Amino acid sequence: MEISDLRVFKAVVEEGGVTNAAKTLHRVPSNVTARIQKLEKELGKTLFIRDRKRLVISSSGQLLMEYADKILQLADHVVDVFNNDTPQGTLKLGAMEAVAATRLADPLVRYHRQYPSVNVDLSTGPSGVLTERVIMGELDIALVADPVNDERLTKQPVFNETLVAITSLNVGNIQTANDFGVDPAILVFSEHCAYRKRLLSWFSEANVVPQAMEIRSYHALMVCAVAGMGVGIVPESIIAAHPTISGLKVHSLPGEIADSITYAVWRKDALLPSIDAFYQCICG
Amino acid sequence: MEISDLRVFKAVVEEGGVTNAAKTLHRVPSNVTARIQKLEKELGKTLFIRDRKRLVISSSGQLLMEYADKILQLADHVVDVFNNDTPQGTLKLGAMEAVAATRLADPLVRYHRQYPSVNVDLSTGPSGVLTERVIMGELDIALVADPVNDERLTKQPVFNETLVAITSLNVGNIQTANDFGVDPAILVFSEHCAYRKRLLSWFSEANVVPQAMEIRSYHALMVCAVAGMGVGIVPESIIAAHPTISGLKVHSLPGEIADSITYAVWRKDALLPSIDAFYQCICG
DNA sequence: CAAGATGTTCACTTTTAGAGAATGATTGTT
DNA sequence: AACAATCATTCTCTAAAAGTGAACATCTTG
Repeated sequence: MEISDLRVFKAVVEEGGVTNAAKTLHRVPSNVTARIQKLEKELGKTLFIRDRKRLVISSSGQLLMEYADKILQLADHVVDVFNNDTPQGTLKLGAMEAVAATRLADPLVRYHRQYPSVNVDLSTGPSGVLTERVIMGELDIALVADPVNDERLTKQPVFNETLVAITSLNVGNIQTANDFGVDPAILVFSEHCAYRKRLLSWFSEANVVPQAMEIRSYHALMVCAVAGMGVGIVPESIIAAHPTISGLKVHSLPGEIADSITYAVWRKDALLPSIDAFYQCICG
Repeated sequence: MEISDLRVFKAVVEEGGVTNAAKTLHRVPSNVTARIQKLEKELGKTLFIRDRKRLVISSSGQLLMEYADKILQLADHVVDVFNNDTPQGTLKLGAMEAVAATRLADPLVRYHRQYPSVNVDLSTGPSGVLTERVIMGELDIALVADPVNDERLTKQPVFNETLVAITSLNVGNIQTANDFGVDPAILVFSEHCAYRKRLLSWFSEANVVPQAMEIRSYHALMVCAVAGMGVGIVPESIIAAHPTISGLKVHSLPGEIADSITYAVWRKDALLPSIDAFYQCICG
C-alpha cells in the first residue's frame, strides 16, 4: 500500500468511478482499475461493489477511506511544511551562559510573538561545545564567542561585548596582569569558557600562571569577587543585569582582551525557515 | 513521497546509518542511499548531515520524522484492521419498524457490550427498501420480512413472528376475510410494508378490496384499532410490548398469513467482521 | 435500437526499484 | 605507522512495476 495507491482510491471514491478518476489523475482508466485491484488483493477485501458496471464504495472501502484521508492529509501537510517558508517545528538554540542571561530575553519574546508555532529548545554551554553541536546537527543555531573557522558554518556577528575584570573594592587599579599580585586566583565560569581563554592569554603574556576556580553561575561569580576570592572576567552587560551586588570593583581591560564579539553560527546547509527567522529577530 | 520511502527513511534514522538500515530492510545499501536522495530531492531539503561518511539526522529530517511516524502508524493500523477479524468501524444496520421496536434492544445491548469499538448506525424502513439498500452497499445487514431472492444476498432466518389482526372489542370473531363486514378499512404501517401485502392477499382471496390507512407508528396503529377505525395487522410481539393499551381485540389469522419469518440479509461479498459478529449476536 | 458510457482485459512500452561490484574516505587495530 | 574493516556513495545492469492504448462486454440513454 503506497500513498499513490490511496490517491487513486480516493479519486475513484470522490469522482464516483474509474473513468472520471482517471481524468482527474491524468491517467488511463485501465491503470486506475489495476491499482484498485492491487489494493483489494493486498487488503483482502473488496473495496467497491460492482453493481452492473458501476462502482459503489463498500463498507470495507469506507473503512479504508477513513485512514486514507488522514494519511493523505498528513502527506500533503509535509510538502506544505517543506515548501512553505513559514517557520515551524522546534528550533534548537544554543547560547553561552552570559548571552542567555543578559541578551536573549528580548529577542526570544519577539520571536515567539512573531512565530508562535515554533517551539524553542534552549541549551546553554561553553562556546566550543555549542559550536561542535551545531556542526553535528544537534543544534540549529548557537550564539557563541570566538567561534572556530569551519567551512560548514555560517558565522555572523550579533553582539559586541566589553569584558571587564571584577574584584573586591580593596584591590588597587589594574593596568597589567602583574597588578593582581603574586599567585592570583581567577574566577571563571567553566573550563571551556571563551572569556577564560582571553584572561589566561593576558596572564601568560606577563608570565603569570593563575589558579583557576570554576563557578557555575555569574551571580555566584560576582559574589565571590566581592568576597575577595579572586579576579573574575565577565561581560559588562552581566554587571548591568545584577545591580543589586555592591562592593564590586570593575577594571577595564586592554582592548584586545576586552572587545569580544558574539556570533551567531549555523550550518550552511541548514535551511530551516525557523533558523533564518531567528537570526533576523536577533539582529533587528 | 511514498510510504515505502518513509519506511526506508525511518530505518536509516533508527538504525543510525545506511548499512544497518539496509540490513533490517533486507535491501542493498546503494538502494537505501538512492531512496534517501530521492526523498531529499523531492522535498528540497537535506535530511541528513554528512559528517565524514557518517549520517546524522538534520533538523529537516527530524521534522519529516514526526510526520513519517504518524503516517506509518496509520498505514500499519490499516492492515491490522483489515487482517484482524476484530469487529470495528461502523455497522450500518437496517431493520423493519416492528423488529426495531420489539426484538432489537437485547441483541444491540449484547453487541455493544461485546464489541464496544463498533459504532452501530440503525435505519428503519420497509423490507423492500432495506433489502435494496443492502444490495447497493448502503447498509451492511438488514432484518426484513419476506425478502426477495437475490443471488448477491445471503439470507438467514432469525425470528419467527406470528401476525395477528387487531380490532376494537365490538368486532365479532374473525374466521375469514369476509368477517370484517362490507367496505372494511385496514390500518397499515406503510405502503411498502411486508405485512400489509399479506393482509391484502388475504382480502383479495375473498374478493374484498379494503381501504388502506397508513399510520407511521405501531402505538398509534393500535390506538386507531381500539378506536374502531379499522383492522390492523401486527406481529404478536408488538402487542406484548404495549401492555398498556386495553380494549384491543386480537384475532388469530390462518397460518399461511400469520406465520412470518424475519430474515437477516447481507451481501455475500460483504465480509466485515462486524457483520458476522452481529449475525452471531442476533441468533444466540 | 443505435449511440455513448463504463469498467475490465490484454499486449506492449516506459519508468522505477533493486542488485552487485567498485571506489574513496574514515575508523579501529595491531 | 601500516593494514584491515567499515561506511556511504556511484555506476552499470537486471527485474519489477506502473502506465498506455486498443479491444471488449455490459449497461444507460435518447
